[in-house]
Amino acid sequence: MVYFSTKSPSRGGGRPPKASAAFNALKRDIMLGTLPAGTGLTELDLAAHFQCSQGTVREALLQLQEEGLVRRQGHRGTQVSDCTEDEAVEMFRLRDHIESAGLPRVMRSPSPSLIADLNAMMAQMLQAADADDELLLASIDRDFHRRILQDARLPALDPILHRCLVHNHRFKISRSRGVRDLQATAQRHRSLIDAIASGDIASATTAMRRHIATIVDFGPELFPGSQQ
Amino acid sequence: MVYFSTKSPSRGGGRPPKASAAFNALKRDIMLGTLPAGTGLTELDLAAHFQCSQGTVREALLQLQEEGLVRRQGHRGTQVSDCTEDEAVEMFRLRDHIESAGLPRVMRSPSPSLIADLNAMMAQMLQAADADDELLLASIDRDFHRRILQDARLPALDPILHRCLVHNHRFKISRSRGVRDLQATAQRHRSLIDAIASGDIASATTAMRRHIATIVDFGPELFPGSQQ
DNA sequence: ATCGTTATCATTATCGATAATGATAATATG
DNA sequence: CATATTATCATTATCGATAATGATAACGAT
Repeated sequence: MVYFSTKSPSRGGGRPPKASAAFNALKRDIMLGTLPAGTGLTELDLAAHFQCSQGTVREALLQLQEEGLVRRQGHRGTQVSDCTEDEAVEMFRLRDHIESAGLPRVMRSPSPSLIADLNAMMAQMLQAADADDELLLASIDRDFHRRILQDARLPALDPILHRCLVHNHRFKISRSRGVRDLQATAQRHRSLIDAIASGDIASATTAMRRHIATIVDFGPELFPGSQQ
Repeated sequence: MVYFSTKSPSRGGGRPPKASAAFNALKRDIMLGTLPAGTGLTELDLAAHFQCSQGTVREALLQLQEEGLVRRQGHRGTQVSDCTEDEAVEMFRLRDHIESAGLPRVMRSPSPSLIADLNAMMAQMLQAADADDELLLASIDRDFHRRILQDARLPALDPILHRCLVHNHRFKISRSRGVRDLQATAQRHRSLIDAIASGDIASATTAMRRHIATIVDFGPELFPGSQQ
């Protein structure tokens, strides 16, 4: 019988995953811009700050590097990575490329729980929007898109998509402080789910592209090769 | 199996970087197919194999994960990742996308040493081909393409390109045992360098796309959106 | 016999201490 | 005064030991 689930978010048990704690805190500060690009992060300082050992900090930094949020160079320390507009444009194009490639495969053989899973995530997104938690909303949004790609059975692309999504979100947040409509962001997934549920590949692809193109306004030149 | 990949890390010195040694040996065995997809890798066993500690092994495994060669899932161990043809096709397209996007930027403001650097790497590739070292050749090839992208000033794309290149090479090696012409592979970079040196964006882009499309024969449908 | 509980095993995560490294400042030498 | 050498500092890399976790097998109760 379960009495309380006080601490742990999803998994049972009660151990404190300090590496994840440090990872999440750093990720948050980088995504929010509290830690500006170029900031130096030294492992021992972070270990002291987070009350954990150096190896644990390195684990977190390695993971941050894998998400593209920091860059680690040999013995010269770790710095918060840049997030330029030129790179953001390419990251959006790359992400569009991956999702556009995967979607037809998903439509061909979607898993039975796909639509239900997506609806559940959308509900969570609405909750996050209500709570005004932009970071949580973005996190669920990433899970949402990765869940779709999962049914494409191209697991090698997942880490790349994840990386692009993190960069997308970081850029969007960095350029939209104050003018954010979280509720609308969550709602924009409705038509995408509907298009996927319809079973029509063409309309799903169109919906996906529109979904991506309307995240940040880069002007009409974001997808020059678009055939729509 | 015997692991002896006691390679120096290219930096001078006299200390043995065991993490790199383990990383290189594992990478080699995965790329060559000696360790088939799905093989389980346990940290403690590897530590015994390589005469190093568990943390060092984890460092190597984390790096392998970042290159997409293994997948690590929570407390359920580490396995050698798959390398299917469908994924390979997408990886080639992704790589084409990145390099095609970067090349115009490179041509606009190439660093003074670009052509010289590329020529030097091509010389190394010829050497590797002479020595019949397909893995070394592939490694230099990756450096070659990353060096080009470096001048595009889009550092966030570099890790993604690297990951694609590793996957490309792994797939190529897995499907070409016995029928490999290393000398020709190295030589195919000549026209690419020449096109870049010419300063003409269009011909450079064309050369790059041709270069990529001829690595592995996927048939005419690799780049359906090609305008050449 | 079936189901739920507990014990065991394999594996990963964490820690603090120590060694190695690169960069920089200080010093000696011509 | 300029230059080469050495000492110092900040930082990352490595290690072995120990704790925590998830999966599985053995066990007992109904």
